[in-house]
Amino acid sequence: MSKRFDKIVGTCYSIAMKETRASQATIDDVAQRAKVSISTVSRVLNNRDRVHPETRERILRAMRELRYQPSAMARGLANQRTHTLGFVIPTISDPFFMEIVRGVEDAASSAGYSLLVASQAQTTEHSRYSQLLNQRRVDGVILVAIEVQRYDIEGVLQSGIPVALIQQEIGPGIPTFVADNYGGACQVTEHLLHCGHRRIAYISGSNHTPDNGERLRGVRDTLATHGLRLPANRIASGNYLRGSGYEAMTRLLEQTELPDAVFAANDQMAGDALIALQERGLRVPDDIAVVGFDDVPLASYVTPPLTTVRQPAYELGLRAAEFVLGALEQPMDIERVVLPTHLVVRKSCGCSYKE
Amino acid sequence: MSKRFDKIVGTCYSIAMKETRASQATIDDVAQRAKVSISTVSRVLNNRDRVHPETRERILRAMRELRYQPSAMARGLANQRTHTLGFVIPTISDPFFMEIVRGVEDAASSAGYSLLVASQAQTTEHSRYSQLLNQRRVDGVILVAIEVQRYDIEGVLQSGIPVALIQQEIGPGIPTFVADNYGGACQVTEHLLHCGHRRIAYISGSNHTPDNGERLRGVRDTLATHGLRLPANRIASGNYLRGSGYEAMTRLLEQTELPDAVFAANDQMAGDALIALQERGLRVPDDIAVVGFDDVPLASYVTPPLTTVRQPAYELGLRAAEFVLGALEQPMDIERVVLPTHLVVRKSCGCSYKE
DNA sequence: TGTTTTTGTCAAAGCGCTTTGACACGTCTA
DNA sequence: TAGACGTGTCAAAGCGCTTTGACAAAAACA
Repeated sequence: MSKRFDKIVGTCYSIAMKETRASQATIDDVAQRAKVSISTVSRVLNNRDRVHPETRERILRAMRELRYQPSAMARGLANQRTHTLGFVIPTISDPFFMEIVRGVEDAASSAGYSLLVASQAQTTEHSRYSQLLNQRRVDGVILVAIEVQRYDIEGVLQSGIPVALIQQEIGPGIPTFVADNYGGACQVTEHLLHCGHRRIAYISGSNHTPDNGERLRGVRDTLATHGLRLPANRIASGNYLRGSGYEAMTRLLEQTELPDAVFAANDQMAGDALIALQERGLRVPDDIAVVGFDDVPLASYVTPPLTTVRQPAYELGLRAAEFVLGALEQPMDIERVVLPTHLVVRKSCGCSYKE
Repeated sequence: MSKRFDKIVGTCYSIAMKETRASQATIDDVAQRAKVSISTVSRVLNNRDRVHPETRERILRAMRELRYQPSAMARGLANQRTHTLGFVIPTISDPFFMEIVRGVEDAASSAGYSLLVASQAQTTEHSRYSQLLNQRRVDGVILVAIEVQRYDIEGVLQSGIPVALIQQEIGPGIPTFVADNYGGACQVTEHLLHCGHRRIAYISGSNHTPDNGERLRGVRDTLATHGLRLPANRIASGNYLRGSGYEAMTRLLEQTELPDAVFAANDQMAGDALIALQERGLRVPDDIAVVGFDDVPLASYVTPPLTTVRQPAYELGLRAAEFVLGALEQPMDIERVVLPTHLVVRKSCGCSYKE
């Protein structure tokens, strides 16, 4: 009919079409061919109840012959399950997020779920994720580093739709999966101090994100335990994105007293910093050491290779997705999972260790 | 009932719930509240036909008050449209593919479509994409660098479901969106020759991919026009993935006669090659020049920054998605779009140009 | 042998929406 | 003023599936 049919009119395929479209077989076709009612077909489809072995065999054969595949929508409508998970990220082109997606996808697809990916950038008025939920396009949703209203999420939670937050915290009562940002920052700062650096500067990520806050706190606390401070003029703000580390580094270099080490809140910005330093003829790590956070592929390709903190991105995604999938089956206690990060020592810190 | 209700039993939220769950309003609720029939509600929902302005206002108000959002599945079932596009890639963690996703997402979401992402890795028996199609989860599908059977695709095409291939060709009659791999390879090879290099080696991508074939052909042809050859021992095979360039470069360095320039089929492998060279104390570009392909972010962060060929990845995704979306509305002629690539000269080629 | 239980099947209702044909109005034409 | 339209609305059928209550037929019991 309509659209589809229009396409065919006027071409010589009209006849061939009818056969080709066999793939559109419905449960009724199967039932008819197997000479049973559709309820019986449905029963074998779902392995429910008892069906006479012979009947089952007949039905399965009919399905095969018709290449029958049940319509996901019809099924979804009937049992209110889409078998799809929503995945929302601020921007899709960040290698760190990509690792998370991989984890989520693995978990989802091995449970027979599909992934609906939305990058928040495209948001109009309503937030994208609540749209996905309200239109019942997804059974559950995973939000990565997305700023959400506590109120919204609580509403969603109470409606019984599972949600998980990754790399974003808005307090207790909400399932959260984060890396140990604080611990990682402490480790790497400690390491810098151990290498003999004293004037440590920090290139921050987006100011309002909790992970940036945690990392900053880690630096501060660690310096404090060594009787050192992180003065305001040794903090330059970036936004995690490409290029922002360059500007931040430039600003730090305008200070009268240069830092002897720079901790960038992610590898991307550390890479930028490296470029800024190189342009000014400063050697890393001899003149100034640089360390990052995340351990994305880039980190090991720059010169010198970056000492950084590895985040278990893949596992973060996997765990969050598994939680959501589990919560779909049965009520689960709210979780707050903090996965450990760990220091990856390469060349940019200027220490002599081989790990 | 069932699952959802179970979750609530035993908590003190039971009562609050009833109200909170208001978000589950259906079209009937709206109709009742606005004191009209559901068909009228449907009519304003779809801006169809004429509805008395007053009635429309009343209905819109009811929708707002109930926070009504139509169920995507019910809608889909009724008009056989999911408003979802399938996007299939071999692996999700490749920065080049990410750019393509961005393009696809932009096109899809600005047309009100969602994106179902599947990485082929998770495939079981049936190919993932045909599953998406057969279960009618998606209205159309975009396949990136996926090996597909010509027969399959033709079947799909005839059924009227739009498909587009990106960076993969299986002959005419199938909508295809590719970058000018051949042209790019010619350009960069020409450039290397221009820089004075003569013994050019090639680190190949996955052998069976058409893009690798095109690039190789570009190198060969260009060398030929200059009376040069690409002997078999100057081709080292990689697979585009991380690390494979390192091994390939290592093999090239085992030759008695070293190349004076290496063209890696993508930036990732070029980056690997850089590391291999550096480890052996060879200077780039002085001892050996290195160039890549793609122009992913990595390219500008390595030392020296890579001369490479930029692929219009974002646009590839955008165009392919727009084609599919267009074909959804009205029959479209099969397209084969080749987008131009262009040379990005940086430091690794050893020329003195500033672009 | 008659009665209960189990097994296999079916018809029908429902999931939340779209679409269509019918119909009751009011308005215009002859 | 009767008939022809145009407008706004509704009831009902249908999209492809799941689920349930009913019901024969076969198997088990007494």
